[in-house]
Amino acid sequence: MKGTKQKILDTAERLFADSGYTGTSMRQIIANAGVNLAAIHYHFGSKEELLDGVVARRAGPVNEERLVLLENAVAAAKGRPLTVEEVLEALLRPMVAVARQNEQFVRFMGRLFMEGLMPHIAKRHFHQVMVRFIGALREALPELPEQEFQWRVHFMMGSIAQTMCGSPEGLNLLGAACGFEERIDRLKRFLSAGFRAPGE
Amino acid sequence: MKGTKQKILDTAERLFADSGYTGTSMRQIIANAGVNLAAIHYHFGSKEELLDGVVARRAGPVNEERLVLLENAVAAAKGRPLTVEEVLEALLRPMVAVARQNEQFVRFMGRLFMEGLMPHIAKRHFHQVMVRFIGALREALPELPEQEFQWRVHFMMGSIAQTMCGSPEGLNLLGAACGFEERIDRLKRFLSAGFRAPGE
DNA sequence: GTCTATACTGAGATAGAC
DNA sequence: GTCTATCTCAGTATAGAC
Repeated sequence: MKGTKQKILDTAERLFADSGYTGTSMRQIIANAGVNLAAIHYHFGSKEELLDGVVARRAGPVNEERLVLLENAVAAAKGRPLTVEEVLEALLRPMVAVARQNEQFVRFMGRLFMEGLMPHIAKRHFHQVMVRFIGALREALPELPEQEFQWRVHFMMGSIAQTMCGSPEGLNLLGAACGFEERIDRLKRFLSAGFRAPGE
Repeated sequence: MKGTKQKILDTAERLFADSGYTGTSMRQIIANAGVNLAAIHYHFGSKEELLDGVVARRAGPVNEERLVLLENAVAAAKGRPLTVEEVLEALLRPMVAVARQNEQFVRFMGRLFMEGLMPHIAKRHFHQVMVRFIGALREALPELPEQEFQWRVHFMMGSIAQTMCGSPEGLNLLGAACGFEERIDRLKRFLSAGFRAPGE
């Protein structure tokens, strides 16, 4: 039998994925999990820390996979600098596995970013990995002026979030649904070209 | 003397820009505007419709300017199809004027998108203009497969939102602050190259 | 240590007097 | 048109049972 904490995490993940963070109340979570309201505060402290717990459970494996792929690529390159495509591949591909296992969760992560709660959560769980990948991108683009590079990283973040959100919402008017793997391929082509554009 | 409705709109715009939509309570708004809580519901119906009103007041002029610039570019091209850069210029440049007049508001609009409330609001105020611009982009990229094109529009939306949010939040770790005009130039270079990347 | 019951504060919304 | 009073529901905090 699952413990209370597990039940809360699983239920919260499902409801957050369905209705977003702000769209899910703690009372909904406890009702679906069959636990008491205060149990959330006992185990997590607050709604935001519960979110943090949900993200942490998934972010760990994804980030590990990312770093493994990156190091593999570095090893395979035998001293040659990585290409932008190779770095992006290591960064984006692991999301496919998560999406296959729990597609809703990837959308949820995209939404998190969209809901403006990510700055806080993201720092805790993705900061280190992003520093590593931004460094790798920098090495792949040594000639790009620093400011230009940093803004392109910024642009990339926006595109990634938008891609994760996935289903054609917002201003994507035409409904270009496709599998997550294909989406990543498209995103890689788009971002690689953007990063390689002539600098200022 | 300003009417109640005006006072509410002005105050809400300022507070939303400072603290975001969810971060601003209606009670804060009425306290700063010096009006009664129920006045908001009388004039607007709900908090979300108040937001809609705030956006509407600014979106109109921006969208008009966008369309003017686009038609000017079409006229100047004398039958030649527009380039991607020309379309993006007409789409993005008008935001500079708004930013100069009220930079906070541009950030606010980016945040709106980020907070996931945009899908609803955006449809009402930007749908028509976006259809026009997506059509123009399509003509500039006739050889791109349709699915690929649609996803690139999607990616573009994410980058634009991220750019508007502006101040280096989220995963932009290094703090690449620069003026809005410069930002637009960088974004144009990035997006143009992304759109022109080889298709699938 | 874990969990339940319950109370507190502040949010958006609404009905009805004026 | 405006304002008071009130409603429901949110997240949070705490006291105490087991």
